[in-house]
Amino acid sequence: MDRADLAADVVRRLAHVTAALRHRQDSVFAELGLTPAAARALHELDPDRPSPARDLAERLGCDRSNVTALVDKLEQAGLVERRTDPADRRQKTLVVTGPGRGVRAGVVEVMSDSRLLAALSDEELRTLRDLVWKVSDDGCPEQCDTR
Amino acid sequence: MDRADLAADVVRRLAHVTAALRHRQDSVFAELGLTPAAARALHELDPDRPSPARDLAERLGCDRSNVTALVDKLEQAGLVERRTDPADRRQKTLVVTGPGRGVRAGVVEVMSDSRLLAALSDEELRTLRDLVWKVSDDGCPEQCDTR
DNA sequence: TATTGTTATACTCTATAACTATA
DNA sequence: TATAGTTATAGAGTATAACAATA
Repeated sequence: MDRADLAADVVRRLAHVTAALRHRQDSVFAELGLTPAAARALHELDPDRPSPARDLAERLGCDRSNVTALVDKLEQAGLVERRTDPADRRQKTLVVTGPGRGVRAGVVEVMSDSRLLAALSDEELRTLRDLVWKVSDDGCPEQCDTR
Repeated sequence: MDRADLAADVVRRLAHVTAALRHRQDSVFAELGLTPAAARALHELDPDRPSPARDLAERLGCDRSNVTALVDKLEQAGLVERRTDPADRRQKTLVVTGPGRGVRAGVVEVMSDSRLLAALSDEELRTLRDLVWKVSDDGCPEQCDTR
């Protein structure tokens, strides 16, 4: 098998593995009562450092206008609160509530969960980590996000 | 770094790399005048073995009703033709046209393209292939598709 | 009755543009 | 005048349910 075929194989398999990861994540999000996008928004909110909606849009790599709807859902579910910033009344600070912290913990867990990698030994896992890092350092410029 | 953190790191990076891959693919699809879903549909059509729409839905892992709209687009672009199967007049066979073959070749190329992997030596690439295979063999049951 | 493809409809995600209330 | 958040709107992708033609 020559290099091009080998690389094509890797690309296909990577897509396959990531689709499976995504699939599991989305079904857990659904169990938590969240759509995938809402779950990812909650994931980006640091419960210990409330931040304005503007920042969230930036971290999600999407337009501000979408954040409105996402936060609407999270707020209706009681997971997040909007508070007008007294220092600049244009801004609304997004605060993760008590229940929000709990749900967010579930989101964080599944997003870094790795049952999929169970087949690998510790050493294989380290090797994979190094290779994937090498690829993403080199081939992933600024514009990439993790959506 | 313990195993859980290591695995979480791998998961994050994998998502990152695949997002970058997807990003590049989608922009090439756009240059070819195709939406991502239409491009993936064309990718699934074997020019040498025309098949009914039913099969395409199955390969894409989506509902038949979506295939209608996807094939509408491909047909309007002159890349695919619908032909009623004389043997079973309920079925419509999807035939990739001459121009369709050319565009499909571009889709196939970018979907197995691997400039992203350029940073790896031949040996590293083989190692990565083996590890990714191991993961996908073990951790990806039937329900996964490559979307 | 069962199946193929289609239509109608709805929901999610995302983007652009225009609006408001602040600054 | 510029910025933060919102609203209105649109397009892509996907799903369910009902329908016509055919088997």
